[in-house]
Amino acid sequence: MKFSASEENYIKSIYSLQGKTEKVNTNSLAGYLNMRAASVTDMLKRLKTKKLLEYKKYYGFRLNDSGNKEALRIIRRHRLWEFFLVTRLGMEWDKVHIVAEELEHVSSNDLIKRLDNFLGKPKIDPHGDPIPDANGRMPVLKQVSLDNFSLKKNGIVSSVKSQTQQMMEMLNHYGISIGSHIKVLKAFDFDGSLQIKILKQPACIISEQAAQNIFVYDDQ
Amino acid sequence: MKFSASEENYIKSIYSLQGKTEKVNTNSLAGYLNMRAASVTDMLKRLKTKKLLEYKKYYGFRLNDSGNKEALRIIRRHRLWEFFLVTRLGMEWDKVHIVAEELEHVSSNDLIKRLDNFLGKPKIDPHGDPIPDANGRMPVLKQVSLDNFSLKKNGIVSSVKSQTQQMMEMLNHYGISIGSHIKVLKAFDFDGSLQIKILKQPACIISEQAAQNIFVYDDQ
DNA sequence: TTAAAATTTTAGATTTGTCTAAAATAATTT
DNA sequence: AAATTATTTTAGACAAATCTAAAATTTTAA
Repeated sequence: MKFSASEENYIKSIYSLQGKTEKVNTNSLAGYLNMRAASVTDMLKRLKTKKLLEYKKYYGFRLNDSGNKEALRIIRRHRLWEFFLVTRLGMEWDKVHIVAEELEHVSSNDLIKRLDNFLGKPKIDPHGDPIPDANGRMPVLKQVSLDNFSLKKNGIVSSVKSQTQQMMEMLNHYGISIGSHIKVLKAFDFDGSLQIKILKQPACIISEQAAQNIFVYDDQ
Repeated sequence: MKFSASEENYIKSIYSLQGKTEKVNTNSLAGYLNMRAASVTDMLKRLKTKKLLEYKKYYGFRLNDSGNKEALRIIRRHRLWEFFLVTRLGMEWDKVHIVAEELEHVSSNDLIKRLDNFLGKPKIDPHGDPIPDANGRMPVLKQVSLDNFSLKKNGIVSSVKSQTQQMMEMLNHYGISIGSHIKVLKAFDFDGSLQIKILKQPACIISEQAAQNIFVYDDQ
């Protein structure tokens, strides 16, 4: 089934407001979406008709199984585009959200499959959030800052916290970027600096401070 | 000024229907867009209000300068996305149009600037059509099939006509793709085969038949 | 436990973008 | 040049997605 951009925004928002068990209420969704409660009620009726929602008047609502599935498809598209915007177009991770909000509504399945492939099937987006796979499963990967990552383990860089010009310059110089295959060869206790190896790059040393800002997860 | 996807589709369609001087008429635009004449008239009024159109009731219409400028911005986005879909995601050139129709309405200027950069500022889209530059100028580049391209000249592959599996397999093998920097080193009169050089690839020989299906333009 | 406050829904309006059917205008034909 | 045909516009309707204001319902508090 196809949904309008507006319907998709509601679905996504309900998904992020509902926890494991709680119901969402009209006002909080209205607040989240910057809309009036009346508009939300209207849309709830539509989503209920489309069988995405459990909704009892006056008592709140939450997505049912197909609603959750649809939400995950949208989130997948959003996060894959964010990954693209940061890693390929060099946008800053705190500025990609608005653009990804538009791109996520482009609905071709083939496009998303190919984009995923092109990006190397990333598991984590540039904010450090997991990217649901094609079946809607959220990968559970624990990310740690590089200074806490085991020696000699193969890791993948998932996100980089500090956005300073200086940090970016250094990462660029060492060829470190989101998605990079990385390994810590040696840790120097004296100053906490690390000798690291990035695939297809010569080994190099980075400071403890830098390492604390680079997040990685296990490759497999 | 920002325009809705619908308005953008009308603008683009008028642009492609209007020649250098002719006026466009309601029915032909309605036919082109698969809509009814009445709907077209409605939109013409809106576009006139927004000062994109010269329009005299019952006597046809055409884009004015700002209308043309806007059309070129939309076409630029469309063609850049087509280039991306073919060269980066490996979609076939005859299948990218529908997806690009959606992507073209994503309106961030920064996005398009970065996409252009990322793609290497391509001048020609995968159908062989020129991509307007950031100022709305259409590059005028004559494209010739490789068998008609001068020896030792630096060229860029703009499009590939035959879409057979076999052709694609061969192009892939030789590392030839849209955007490739190419040079014809030698032409063998005996069978029309060519020795060519692709940047960062060893020289190789391709048949006359292959050369006839590869289109190139001068690199500067 | 009932009155007040908060929340949610309904009713009705608005905008955008489309439609059909009828009216207006232009073009063509006899 | 009048009649017929074709084209275009207008008038009025409809669906989607929003809004405001009022009514309905639930929650809170006196």
